[in-house]
Amino acid sequence: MNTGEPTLSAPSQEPSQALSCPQRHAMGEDPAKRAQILAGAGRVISRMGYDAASVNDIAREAGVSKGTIYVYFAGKEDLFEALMEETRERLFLALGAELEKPGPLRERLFSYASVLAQKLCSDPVIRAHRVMIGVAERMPELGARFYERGSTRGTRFLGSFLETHVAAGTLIIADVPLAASQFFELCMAGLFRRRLFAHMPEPPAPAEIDKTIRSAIDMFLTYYGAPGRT
Amino acid sequence: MNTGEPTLSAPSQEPSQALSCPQRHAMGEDPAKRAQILAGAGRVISRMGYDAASVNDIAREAGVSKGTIYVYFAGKEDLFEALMEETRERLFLALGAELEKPGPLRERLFSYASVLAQKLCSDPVIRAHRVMIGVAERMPELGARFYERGSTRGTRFLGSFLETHVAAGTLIIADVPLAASQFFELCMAGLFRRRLFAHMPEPPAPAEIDKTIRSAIDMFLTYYGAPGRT
Amino acid sequence: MNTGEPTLSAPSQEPSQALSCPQRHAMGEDPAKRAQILAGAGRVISRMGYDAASVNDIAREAGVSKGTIYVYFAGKEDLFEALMEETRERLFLALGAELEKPGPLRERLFSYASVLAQKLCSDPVIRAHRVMIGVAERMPELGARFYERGSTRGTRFLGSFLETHVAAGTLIIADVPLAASQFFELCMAGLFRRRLFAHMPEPPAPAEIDKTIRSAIDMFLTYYGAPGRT
Amino acid sequence: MNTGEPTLSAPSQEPSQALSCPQRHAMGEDPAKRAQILAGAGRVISRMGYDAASVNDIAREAGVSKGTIYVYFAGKEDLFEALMEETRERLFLALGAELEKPGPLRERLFSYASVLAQKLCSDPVIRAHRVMIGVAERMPELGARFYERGSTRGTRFLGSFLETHVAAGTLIIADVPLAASQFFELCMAGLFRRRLFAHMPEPPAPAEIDKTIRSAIDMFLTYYGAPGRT
DNA sequence: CATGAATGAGCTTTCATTCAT
DNA sequence: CATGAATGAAAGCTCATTCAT
Repeated sequence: MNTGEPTLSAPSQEPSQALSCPQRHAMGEDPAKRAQILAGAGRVISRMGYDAASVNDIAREAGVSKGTIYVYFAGKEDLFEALMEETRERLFLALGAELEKPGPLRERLFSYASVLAQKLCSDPVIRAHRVMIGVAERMPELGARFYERGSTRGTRFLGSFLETHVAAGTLIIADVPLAASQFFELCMAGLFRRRLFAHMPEPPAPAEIDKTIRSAIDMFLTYYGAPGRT
Repeated sequence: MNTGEPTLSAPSQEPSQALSCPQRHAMGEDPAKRAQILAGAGRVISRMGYDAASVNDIAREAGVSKGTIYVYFAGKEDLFEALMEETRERLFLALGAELEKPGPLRERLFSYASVLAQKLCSDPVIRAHRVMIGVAERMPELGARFYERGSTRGTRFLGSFLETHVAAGTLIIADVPLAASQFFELCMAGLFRRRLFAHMPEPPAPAEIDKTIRSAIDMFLTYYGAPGRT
Repeated sequence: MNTGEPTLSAPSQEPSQALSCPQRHAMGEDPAKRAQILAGAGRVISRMGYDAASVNDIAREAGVSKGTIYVYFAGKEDLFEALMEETRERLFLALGAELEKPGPLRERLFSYASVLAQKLCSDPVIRAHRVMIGVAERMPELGARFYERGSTRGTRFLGSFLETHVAAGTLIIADVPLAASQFFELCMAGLFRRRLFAHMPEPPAPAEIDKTIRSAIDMFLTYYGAPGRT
Repeated sequence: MNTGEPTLSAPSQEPSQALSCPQRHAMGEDPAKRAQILAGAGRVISRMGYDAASVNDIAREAGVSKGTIYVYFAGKEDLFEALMEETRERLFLALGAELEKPGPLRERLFSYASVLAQKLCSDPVIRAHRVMIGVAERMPELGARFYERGSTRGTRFLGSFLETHVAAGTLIIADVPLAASQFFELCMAGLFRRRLFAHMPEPPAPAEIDKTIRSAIDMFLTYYGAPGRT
């Protein structure tokens, strides 16, 4: 069932945490089974989209019965919301870690941009974005939260980082959130939107990412860098 | 039926050009009815997405019978493809017109960026993008063509414009397509993706667009402008 | 459109009889077009059956518009009835001709049986039977008339022939209609029903027909022949 | 729902065998419900034919929901195939039993022919034949199997029986399969085909069957009987 | 708790028929 | 008279959801 491809969701944790919840039998809701359902739903939904993925498909892919799904989730939409929350948390985890390491400004930005571009152009992230954007009209709160807590995560870390350097005098930025957005978009220029539309069928080669983010950092530091400090 | 909202598709041409086509009889498939169907489909699909919009809904909204739809289109997917083609052509029409007017470089970029940002952040365009991105996984060719002939249109005009200025010595750009993408993304920084995810429910205020594109143009010209020429 | 296969109906007469009906324009119903429709209907219906053949299919195959069919026929069922009448008359035409030629009894029966078996096991006749039998439950009068005027035709000629020989003393038959049926069935033994069920996909080879009807005639004359007269 | 008429399919077993299957739970697809669906399908299809019988009609007649039908069968055609298999097995069951009883040749043939003619001219068998023949053009394999395993069943038993008598010297037959077919057709002469076409609306009266099979047996034994042994 | 058979509303599509041209 | 666009009903089939086991 699992084709091994990267998917929206793949926790696939074993039902092993029995110890952390000794009285399992009497109180229902095995978290491992919940994760199993989410994993199956993630694979199916990332492949077919929310509407085209039937609960039947999800049950089959997850290896549970249809009824079980309704034990863990109130309905298809509820399952979907949970999936999107889980996916967002997992995919965008630790995106700012590179910024916390020591090192000169340009190197830090480069490390961060590398991880960012590589991650955001990956198949699982692109698929999650497609699914989320595809239903954003009907589920605007879900979409907003996805952006707020997901996409923003990257730029928020970056924002703090930039603030620090502004305070240190190495960067001169009037509108830090705008600058963070600009850095982010520059790093994705010609990559992310093409990926979303399937105009670029495969993730970009490292060389292409490298070229793009070097130019982005150059432009960014040229504009925001304090003269003689970078 | 027509709710008056901006939609994916709104040809809404009256069936009035009887004069321009005197031999109406025996000529098959009335193009006005085709447009009427596409308009209805555009409204419904932009509201609900491709999968959730039923042919029934579309027929009701378009004011035709379900059967009629199958006279004009081979099926739901065929109708959808025609809708996306039509929508793309209509929405992205004449996006580069501002660049062809005379005037200094910075003013031309500003005019262009204004139209671009205002248009791309408008509800109809955002909805069309959501729909298209939402099905890009299953219909990658359609998605790629949408990007190729739609999104690219803006940057292609911009590319030619930049080339001209490179030739004239007013800009120094090694990789013009990359620069075009960068300009495009900078103009949308903090706007377009937020709109897609419904994190920004309404189109941005003119002031916000203004602030964003001014910063974008500044950064762009600072980096690519020939010293002493801008 | 016409695949050249043998079909239920293939009059395919040219619209040439204009002379026999000089005032065509004012009184409607061109018999050639009627035949054209029946021919198309015959091809389609013999291939797909009455229910599965759509009026659309028939119109396309006949090369006329759907509306035209309703000028010549009151509806699909009326068209079907006309088709069955026409088909029956055409397919079973001149089935008794062999019996009217001169010659000894056994030779006449052999000639007759040859034509009968070859004709009744042919694709067009088998297909017409399948179609007719398939709807006999819902249209019993049509089925009865088909049998009465079609299948009976063969045995009626045979009946007269047998009567003659009974009168002449060459045959001794108490129940002539029964004897005619018996002769008929003996000639088809192991052939006709297998053909109907598609257990015998192709018409039987001449040798198989020959073997079958020789045995049939032998048995028939052994039983009904006047001793010393055959 | 069940009109009480004889039909294609009438298993009508009550869901009462709970005892014979104690572990009913968790064993999937209830065979009683499957039989119930087949019974309903048999009634509707024998009345209207395969194409004219809608899945809706079948569901209503069977007393199940449309969806349930698709739990037990892959589609309408699959249901139909199962119905034809089941019908064939049931209708033609134990057709040769009469031949296995002891008794003189002529009496055995008479008993067999009686059962055969009465059964084959009955409404359920005629209807099953009409349905099967009606779709034989489109489903030739199904038709061939129906003939192979159904119609043949009668003549195969008869064939063995004849072989025995040939070996015993009571019959002299060169081509036993042909002779079996001949016997079969002679017994149905003037009955079966008329029934198929609805030219004979009701099953033949016993007297008519009696007359027909007596003549058939007479002719058969006159031709194939060993002189002085019958 | 887990199951999957059962449901009926709803899906996309095709139908026989009509009628303005 | 011939056309084929238009129609509403109905086709085969799938859906999300429920519930007895």
